[in-house]
Parts: sequence; C-alpha cells; structure tokens
Amino acid sequence: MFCHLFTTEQNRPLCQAKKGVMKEKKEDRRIGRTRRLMHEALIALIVEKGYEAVTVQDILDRADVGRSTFYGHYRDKDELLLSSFEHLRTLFEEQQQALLASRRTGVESEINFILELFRHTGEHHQLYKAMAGKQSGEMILKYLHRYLYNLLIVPHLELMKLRASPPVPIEITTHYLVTTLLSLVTWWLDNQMPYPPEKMDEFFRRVTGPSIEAAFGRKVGAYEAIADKDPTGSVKAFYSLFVDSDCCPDK
Amino acid sequence: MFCHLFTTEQNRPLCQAKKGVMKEKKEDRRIGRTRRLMHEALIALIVEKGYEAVTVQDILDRADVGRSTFYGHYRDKDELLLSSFEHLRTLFEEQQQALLASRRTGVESEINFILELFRHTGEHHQLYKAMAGKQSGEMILKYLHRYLYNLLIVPHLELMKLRASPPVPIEITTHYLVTTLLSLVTWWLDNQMPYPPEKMDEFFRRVTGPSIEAAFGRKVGAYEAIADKDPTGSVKAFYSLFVDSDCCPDK
DNA sequence: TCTTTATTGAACACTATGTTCGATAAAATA
DNA sequence: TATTTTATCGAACATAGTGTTCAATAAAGA
Repeated sequence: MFCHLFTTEQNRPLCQAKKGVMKEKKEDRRIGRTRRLMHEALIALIVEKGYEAVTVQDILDRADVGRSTFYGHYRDKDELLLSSFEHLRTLFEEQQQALLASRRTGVESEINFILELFRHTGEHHQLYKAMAGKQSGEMILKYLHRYLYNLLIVPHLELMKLRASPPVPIEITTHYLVTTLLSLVTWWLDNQMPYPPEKMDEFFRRVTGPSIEAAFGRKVGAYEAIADKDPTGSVKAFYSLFVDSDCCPDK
Repeated sequence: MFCHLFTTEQNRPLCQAKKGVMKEKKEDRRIGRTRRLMHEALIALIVEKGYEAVTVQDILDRADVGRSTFYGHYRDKDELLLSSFEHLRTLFEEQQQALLASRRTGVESEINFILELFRHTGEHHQLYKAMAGKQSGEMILKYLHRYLYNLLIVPHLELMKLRASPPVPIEITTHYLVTTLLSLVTWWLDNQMPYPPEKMDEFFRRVTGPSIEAAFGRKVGAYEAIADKDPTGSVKAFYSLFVDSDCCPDK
C-alpha cells in the first residue's frame, strides 16, 4: 500500500549525514523496510482506534518490530507521525511540481491550489484520514492551520494596503478561511468522500466567495488571484514550515 | 474566583440520590470545598500547560487534595473536566433564563443567541479559555460541535423542504456554520478578546450571512429566524446533550 | 568471503494512574 | 455539648506504558 512512501527517509539517529560524511549512499534496505512497517502500522492503528489511544507497543506488535528498534529510529510516537506527514507532503509537492511542469507546456499555466489539495486528499485518503480525520491527534491539524494562515495573511495584508479598515479584521477573515478549508477537508474525509474533488472545490468557493467580499468590504475577484498566486512558491511553502523547528508548537 | 461554581455539584460516587433515598439534604461542605479546589486547580493548570500535559498529580498538588479523595469524586481527569464544563453550562442556562424572564416584560422578546454566547464567553473567559481555547483538549470542542450541528440541522432540513437541491448540501453548510462559530469563539479567546462581544457577533453575521444565501441558493433572511428560533428550547437544548451518554464519543 | 550494521529480546528503571484501608478530623445530628 | 457520621488523608501496593542498555545474531553491503 505505502511501499514507495518511506524508502528514502532521513532520520536523526541513523542518518549518516550527521556523521559529517555526506556519502551518496543507498540506504540499507532493512532501514527502509522497518520504517515502512512502522508507518503502515501507525496509519492503520490511527484509523482503527484513534491516535491518542495508540500505544508504542501497539505499533510494535502490528509492525512486528522490536522496541529498541523503534527508539533507534524515532524519538517517540509523535515523531513517527510527523515523519509520516512529511512524506505525505513530499508526495503532494512532487505531484504539484509534475503538474506545473506539464502545465508550462500548455496554454493554461495556473494551478487551482484548493482543487489540487482536494484531489490529492482523495487519492491518498487513508493517509489523510489518519493525519487529519476525526481519529487523528491535534498536532497535524494545528500545523496545517498555522501554515495556511501564515501563507494567506501576507497577501491579505497587501490587499488591504489601499483600505484603512475592512468591516472584518483580516486576521479574523484569514483565520476563518483556513478554518473553513480544513473543516471541509476533514468533513469530506470523515464522511467517506461523497462528492468528487471538483465538487468540494466548488462548495468551498461558493461558501467563501461571498464571505470574502463581505469581510473585505469590496468586490474581491482578486481572491481567486490570492489563492492561486505564485503556485510554485505556494506549493513549496505549503508544507515546508511544518517540520521546521521554528514553526512547531511544543518543540 | 469560582467560589459559587461548584458548591451544589452532584457526582456519582458520593451522590446520595443514588442510594435510592432522595433527601433534600444540604451537601456536606467539605465535599463542595474539595471539589471547588480541584476544579480551580484544573482550570488554572490547563491555561498554564495545556490539558493534555496536566497530570492528576499536578491537580492534587495544586488543590492540596489527596489522591484517594480525587478518585472518590471523579473517575479520572476527563470526568473532572466534564464536570467543570457542566457547571459552565449551568451558568449559561441560568443567565439565559434570567434574560428571557426580563425580556418577557419588555417590548422585545427575542434573544440573540450568538451574541449571548459571546457575552457569556467574555464574562467567563478564563473558564472558556480552559474549555475551548488552544490549551484545551479536544473533548469539549467536539461535544460543542456535535451539539450545535444537531441543533441546526433540523431547522435547516425543514427550510429545504421546499427546494430539491441546494447549491451546497445542507450537511456541509451546517458543518461550516458550526465550525465558523466555534472558530470565532476560540480565536477571540486565544487573542485576548480584542473586540467586544457585539463586534464579534457582527463579524460572525457579516461572514456567514452571504454564505448562507449562496449555500442555500435563495434569499435567506430566515437565517436570523433559524438562529433565534425558540430561544427557550434552544438554550436548554444547547448543552443538555453533552453529558448524556447517548451523544458523547468514547463513553 | 569478510565486515559492518540493523535488529532482537531480556532486563531494568521510571512515571503516572488507580486501588485499598485504617486513622483522624471535620461536619452533621441528636 | 456530646455523639455519630462521613470526608479526607497518606502509606502501600499493583498495573500499564514509556524509554534505555547491551550482548547476540542475522541481514546487508563491500
């Protein structure tokens, strides 16, 4: 199922780059296999019993891996989850890059970020369900929220340079937008995705479009431009702050 | 600070009603005092270090209460939290009843439920911060979400009886509304309440008003009626399902 | 084939939760 | 005020889960 996900993962205790010798060495296959087993076990267990209820022993039993092996790879359960998330991110970024590359050869060079997010979610729904569904812990959703907020607040501030005071403060509007997007994604996952990604994208736009105009107090077709602006930068930035030490809570 | 909050609390292990003898007996003052100490300790500790990080021992140390005493009153930390929440609920309901009673003597008999919620939140912001702020656990917010959703979905369905298919499915619209309300409340709490309750109410309406119309595909001034409809029933029902066994997750 | 390294499980330590029980002080009652 | 009831205490204990160390062994790489 996730065979390609974790093969090239880097990790602190076993990372050779940390020894000052940067060798383009292929990773020992036992490492890749062990990590993959642990990741798969975690994802399955989250969906079954909820992240908080999963114990390290549960993971070990499911993955058929020893305790000291687990701690040889990961600091704790949270780090394993973060690692899974990072690979989901890599998947998404790679897909966006490929999409962008193919788009450059065509007439339309824009990417609909929201639609792509829903599409990716649909394709990897089990993973997303474990990460962001109702059985997940709060950690990933908090990351996502913070990230998206930081992504959107800067262009919102620029948009407001020409206006002294919108009817609704832009911090609130931005918070609202991020919350709405994430809540639609989680709703979709938790309800077995009853609509196609294109429909979800449409629902999001229908609901938030008028709100943006009301909140900013002006006719904002520019919202489309904001959401889709600089897709290359957006895609890369989308996840890149999550596992950086600066952005993460309780680190 | 919270001296009046927990004095009359009922609880399973020590509740005399459970013995089949329903006596209008005043509660032993030691019970009230002990519970108050524990509740106050919990609230303070949540705000300081976050709900998940608070241990039972932390609570005992802060409250200066013995371990077996704690377990004589509450099954575990979650039950103590639920108990705190129930008293917050009682506070809210009593305030709404008083408000309703005073309103009946005046010209205007309607209550703005959303505004009252923001007002109550502001008056008891430390409590709400512990219950629903960023340091809280998920439990209460999940309860609140489920409840509000159930409160709104029925009138939404009735409103839709005359229309075959809205542009946005009403489950999604309802989910969106509840999410938006709760996210505004938590935003407000987590940002030290920079605006008065009336302003927050206005922001909520500005943002969601146009969305409702777009989502339902019709001119819905009736949303005002939906939100404020049957205030007595609404207020009582608002919290009453939270601690009932039928509605709660993982019980 | 030889060397390196990932993995294993046993044993252990620690933390936190949850329980039992007799002693005592506080509260309620007569 | 005296007596009875009961809430509370802390010691002692058990359990579950986390995290560490280390020698042996098998798997992977050179």
